[in-house]
Amino acid sequence: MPHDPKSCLGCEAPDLAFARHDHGPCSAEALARAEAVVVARGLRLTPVRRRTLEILLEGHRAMGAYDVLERLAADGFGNQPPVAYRALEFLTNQGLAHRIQRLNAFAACMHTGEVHAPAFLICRACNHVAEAAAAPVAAALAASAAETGFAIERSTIEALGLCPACQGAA
Amino acid sequence: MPHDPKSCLGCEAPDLAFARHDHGPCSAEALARAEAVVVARGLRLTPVRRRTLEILLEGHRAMGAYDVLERLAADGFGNQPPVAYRALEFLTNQGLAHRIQRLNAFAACMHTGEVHAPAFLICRACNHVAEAAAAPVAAALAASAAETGFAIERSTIEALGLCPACQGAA
DNA sequence: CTTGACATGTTATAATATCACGCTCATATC
DNA sequence: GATATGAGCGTGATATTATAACATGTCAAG
Repeated sequence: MPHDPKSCLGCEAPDLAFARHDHGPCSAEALARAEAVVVARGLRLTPVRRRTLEILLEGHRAMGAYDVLERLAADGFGNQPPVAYRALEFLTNQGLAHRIQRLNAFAACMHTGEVHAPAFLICRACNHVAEAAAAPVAAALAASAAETGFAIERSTIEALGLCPACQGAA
Repeated sequence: MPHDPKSCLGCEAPDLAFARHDHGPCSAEALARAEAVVVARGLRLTPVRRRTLEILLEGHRAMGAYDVLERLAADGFGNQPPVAYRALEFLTNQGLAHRIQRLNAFAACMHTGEVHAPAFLICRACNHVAEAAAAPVAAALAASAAETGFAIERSTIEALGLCPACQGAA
């Protein structure tokens, strides 16, 4: 697929998050890692699951379940919602994709294999999403929770604002 | 209304977040503050809006829009979704209530008037929600975002885990 | 070659959210 | 007082997101 720099999740480096770059390698690497991770866990990256991940990687942005479903259906897979939701659930459970609550959407994980607490930066102007490093954020949250005796298992950290490009435009 | 300690959002002090306490005063104060805030902005806390806030305060927990709607309808207000959604949107815009993305639900704000970046601690066992102080968390997030040049306007910080009571039960 | 576990497909429906229109009522203006 | 104005509300219709329930297919272990 053609690379749309505006829709790029920011493959690895934080400073590339919203910057123009060639993200072809990101997709290829992510797929290879996904395969490895899944197999290592004794699970299967079936055709639907693999294709779903590819679709998320190609778009390189957050996609709704029904958008994914449309693509899957076009590729000859089932065209009913559970097909997409099941594949997406599998991927998110395995940490190969993330759910963006604010958008009711899903995005391929750009740091598969590494332990990470993802934080998402969502541009309200161009609607694109970057996955930022959030270890310090998660730590601060854990500390805050500890004051109440609350034990965190998973955290959702999402920010809405303007990406560099859209700040310039405004 | 009777005070259900298990469903308490934790009115003010962090250490009361999941602890048994009398939250009657919380509701009364929150309503009074809401009135003041809204009037100060030249806006109106109309009957539906006021009642919506009361409902959120009474439940003292996250409620779905349709739960709120049911209550409103029972009180003689309209019984179509926009009635609830509009009131909830107003309240969230004014910072009088928050939306919990993970639950597709709404909760009255416990810190009306104070500037605050809310973080929500959601117990996956008893489903109750506490609003924790998140200033350090928001700061860490802002720092992380700054690396990419992203300008944060609003952030969503939510954690799923076990509250103290449910940790004991398990 | 049968069993059992998992994955997929399909039908149906639930849950959440928004659009569009018209009415009312308070206020501002003449 | 008459009348324009606009915010707020009620309603019907519909869009969007998500899950339940069950049938069918696949494949490896025994």
